[in-house]
Amino acid sequence: MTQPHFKGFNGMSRIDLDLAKQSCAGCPIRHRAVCATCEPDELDQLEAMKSYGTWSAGETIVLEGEKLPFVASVVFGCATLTRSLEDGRVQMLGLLLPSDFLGRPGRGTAPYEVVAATDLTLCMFERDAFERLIEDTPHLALRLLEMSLDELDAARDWMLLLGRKTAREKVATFLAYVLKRASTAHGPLRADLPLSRGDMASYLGLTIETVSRQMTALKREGIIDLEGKRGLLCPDMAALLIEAGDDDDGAVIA
Amino acid sequence: MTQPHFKGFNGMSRIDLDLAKQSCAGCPIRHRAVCATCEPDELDQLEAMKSYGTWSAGETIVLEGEKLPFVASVVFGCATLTRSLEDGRVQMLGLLLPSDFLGRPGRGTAPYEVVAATDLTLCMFERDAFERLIEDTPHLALRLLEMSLDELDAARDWMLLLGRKTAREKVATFLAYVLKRASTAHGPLRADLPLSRGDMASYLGLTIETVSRQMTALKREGIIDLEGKRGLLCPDMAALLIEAGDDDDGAVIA
DNA sequence: CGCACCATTGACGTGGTTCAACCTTGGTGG
DNA sequence: CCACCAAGGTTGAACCACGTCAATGGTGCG
Repeated sequence: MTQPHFKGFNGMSRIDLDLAKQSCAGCPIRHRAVCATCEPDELDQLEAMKSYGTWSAGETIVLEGEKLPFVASVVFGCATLTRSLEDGRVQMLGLLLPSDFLGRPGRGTAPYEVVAATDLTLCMFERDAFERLIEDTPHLALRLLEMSLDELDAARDWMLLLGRKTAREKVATFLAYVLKRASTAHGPLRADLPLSRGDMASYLGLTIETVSRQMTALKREGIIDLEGKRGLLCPDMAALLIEAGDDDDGAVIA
Repeated sequence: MTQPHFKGFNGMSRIDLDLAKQSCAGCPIRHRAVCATCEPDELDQLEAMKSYGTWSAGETIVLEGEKLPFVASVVFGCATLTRSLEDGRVQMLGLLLPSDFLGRPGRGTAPYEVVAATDLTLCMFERDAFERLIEDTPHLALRLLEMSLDELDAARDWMLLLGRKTAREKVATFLAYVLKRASTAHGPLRADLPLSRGDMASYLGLTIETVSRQMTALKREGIIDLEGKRGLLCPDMAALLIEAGDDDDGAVIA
């Protein structure tokens, strides 16, 4: 995977990143990440602690059970969280997209593997320092609580999908989610898939073959259209949402 | 269900409850619940706010999408969190056992249905007051964060089960979990199942019939033994854990 | 060109669901 | 005291959605 770089989830290019490195003020995730509700003085403290790290698509950030000496916000790109059974079966547990938070205060090791799905930039904080900071910064602790609870809701939505949805519904749900996160206002409903077929299968609790077949079926029926391997078009979002099987509007998910 | 009352997860009887009503000091979940890390003065504030509520097995506490005007800790009993698709398919998202927390600050409506699986006692706090309290009580906010992150880990473990485990592994994993939560030190590995077959099926993403068949198979093979419908014995925990398919010791789950 | 990688497609097998009958248990009322 | 009933649980037989295995088709890169 050589730089599809998945711009679908945010409009920023690599060039803007250099700005972000200078100051939190210009950071693209300033108002959505863990720091969103920080006061200026609190932000100064975070700014003094932060450092940036980049990974290429496919690189592993931490292995399951390994030490993770930092916590971080995703600035650009997409990372996957996965957990495995001994015999090699793999389940993706979550996607980290820009503004999402990686790591948990109070625990030094990762309970899942974290891999960069696309080229990735993290805004990192050394764990111990961060833990000390949240003890004195109610804003930060409450923001982190809020984000954790959102993630919990997302994980639970995903449990419904994994436990009860059919293959077709699973694939449609994922595609609807991607389109939703990618669309700015009322664009033409186009997105780049952030994940390979294999990663999608891992996310949805399916095999690659089943994902591929369902994609083909949805395309054949005119519910979606595909441009190459990663391009996704949807002429009729309502139809896709019906296939996804949700009563609500697909808000669901991560 | 007329009072099996499921004592498996804690040794307390209904009589002790009256003690708990008097003072937090004698509360059976004092050191595990959201209040675990509170200082005496903080505890006083909580104590002034709290009230107890009880539900009988099978009663609904909130419907999906309805207002939940309080947050609460489970004192006795067991509640289930479920979410449904329009056509009636149901997935359980979590179990609430004594010391677990119900509700989230910052949101008035429940994203899932909450039902008392057994007779249930909650220690409740009016939502608005509780939200105000956590803003001023770092201990409480951090404890809630810690508990939320634990729940998130549990939800993610469950995703692995739902997405990748076989029916036999799912059932074995659940039984191992129940035995683990029930056992005090190194008892004879006996427990009462907190859930009916139907609830187990809902939890595991299976049908009642499949759960029943797997239980019968595990019993036939001597891995477990059953006393009536709810009694569970395990002569060889190691064997059960092998069937559960985890590499680790089954720490996993809620 | 040719290899490597990912995706697609087909043929086939199977684990789990579905549908239906039956059993067990506890409660109720004659 | 027992007949009856309702609810939960078990068991069996048939089906099918999805997994498995294997071959084929792009696409980009050395």
